[in-house]
Amino acid sequence: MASSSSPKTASTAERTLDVAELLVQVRGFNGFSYADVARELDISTASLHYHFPGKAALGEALIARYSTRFASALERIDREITGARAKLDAYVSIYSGVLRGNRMCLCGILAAEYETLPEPMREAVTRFFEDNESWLTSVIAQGQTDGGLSISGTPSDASQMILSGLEGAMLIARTYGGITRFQSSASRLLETLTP
Amino acid sequence: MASSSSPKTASTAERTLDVAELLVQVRGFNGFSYADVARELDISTASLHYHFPGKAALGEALIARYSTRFASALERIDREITGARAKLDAYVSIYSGVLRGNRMCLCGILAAEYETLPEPMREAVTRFFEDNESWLTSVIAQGQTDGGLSISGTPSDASQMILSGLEGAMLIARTYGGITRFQSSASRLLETLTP
DNA sequence: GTCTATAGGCAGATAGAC
DNA sequence: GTCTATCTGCCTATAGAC
Repeated sequence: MASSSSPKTASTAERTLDVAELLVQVRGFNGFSYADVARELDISTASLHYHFPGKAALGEALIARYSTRFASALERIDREITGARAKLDAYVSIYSGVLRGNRMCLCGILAAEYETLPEPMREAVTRFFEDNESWLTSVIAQGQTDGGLSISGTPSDASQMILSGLEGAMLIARTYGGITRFQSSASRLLETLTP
Repeated sequence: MASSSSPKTASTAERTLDVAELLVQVRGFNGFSYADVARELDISTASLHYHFPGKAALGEALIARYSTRFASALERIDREITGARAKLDAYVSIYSGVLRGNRMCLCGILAAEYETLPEPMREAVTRFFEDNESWLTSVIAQGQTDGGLSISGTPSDASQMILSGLEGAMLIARTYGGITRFQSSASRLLETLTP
C-alpha cells in the first residue's frame, strides 16, 4: 500500500506508461518504438526492457491501466450523477478530454491495428469495448425506465450506436474539424435518444 | 485508350495496388511492407520500386484509386436511385461490401495512422472524407426537400454523424460483432433521419 | 535499475546486369 | 520490367558490467 500513496515522483515504469500511452494514442502501436520512449525518458532501451520485457507486454500494461482508469471514471459518474441523459453527457466529456491534445481513444486506435496485435492485446481491446457497451446499456435502460430517454430499439442496440459513433467521430475529427466537429457529432448522437 | 479497355491480365502496377490495398485495409499502412507485397506477387521488392518509387508514392496511388472508385459508386447511385432514403441505404451497402473480407475503409484506417503519414497522403485522406460528406449533405438536403427525410439540424451536421457513425461501426465491428453488428448500427443510424 | 555493447532481423531503397 | 546484390538504418531484444 505504501508505494501507491501519491508518490512525489512517478516510478520509471509509470512514466514509461505515460509516454508510451501518448505515443500510441497519437501515432498508433505500430507507429512508435522503444527508442522513442527511451529518448523521451532519457534512459536506454535496455532499461526499458527491465520494466517491460517486450513491446507486447508494454502494450498489455497500457490497455490494462487505461481500462482501469476508464472504469473508475464510469463508477464516478454512477456515484455523482443521477439522470441518464446527464450521465451520457459526462460519458461524452471523457472522450472530449481524450481528443484534446490530439489523442485518439487508446482502444479505438488499437482496434484499427487489430490484425497486427498479439492475442492478449486483442482480447483486452475487445473487453474494453464490451465493458463500455455494458455500462452504456444499463444507463440507457435506466433512462428508458425513468422516462429520461426514449429509444426505438433495445438499450443494447442504442449503446452500440453511441460507442461506434463516438469512436468514429474521434477518428475523423483528428484528421479535420477537431474538437468542434466532435462535439457537434456527439450532441447530435445523444439527441437521438432524447424524447 | 487501348490499354484501358478491359485487359485480360492486369498489369503489375494494378496487381500491386490490389495486393497493397488489401494489406492496408486489413493491417494498416504501418503494418505491411514492400516485402509483403512482393512475396504475394512473386516478384522482387526491387521490381516494386520500378512501378512505385517509394512506399509514400504507393500510398498516394492507393488513395487516389480508392477515391476514384468511391466517386464512381456515388455517381452510379445518383444515376440509378431516386429516393434519398434509398440512396443512403445504397451508400451503407458500399461499406458493408468493404467490411466483408474483414477490410476496414481504406481512408478510415489511414485516419487512425494520420500522424505518421506523409503530407500528400494526409491531404488525400482529408479530401476523401470531405467529398463523402459533401455527397451525403446534398442527398440529405434533397430528402429534406422532398419529404423523404426529416432531420433536426442542418444536412451538413447530419452527414457528419452518418460518416462518423459508419466509420466507427466498421472499426469496432472488425474487433467483434462483425457484419451483423455493423448492419445493426447502420440501420439505427439511418432511422435517425427517417420521419 | 541503469548502462554499454551488440546481436539478428527486417525495413525502405539503390546500382547495375540481363 | 525484372533480377541479384547490397547498403544503410532502425527495430526488438539480450548479455553482462556497474
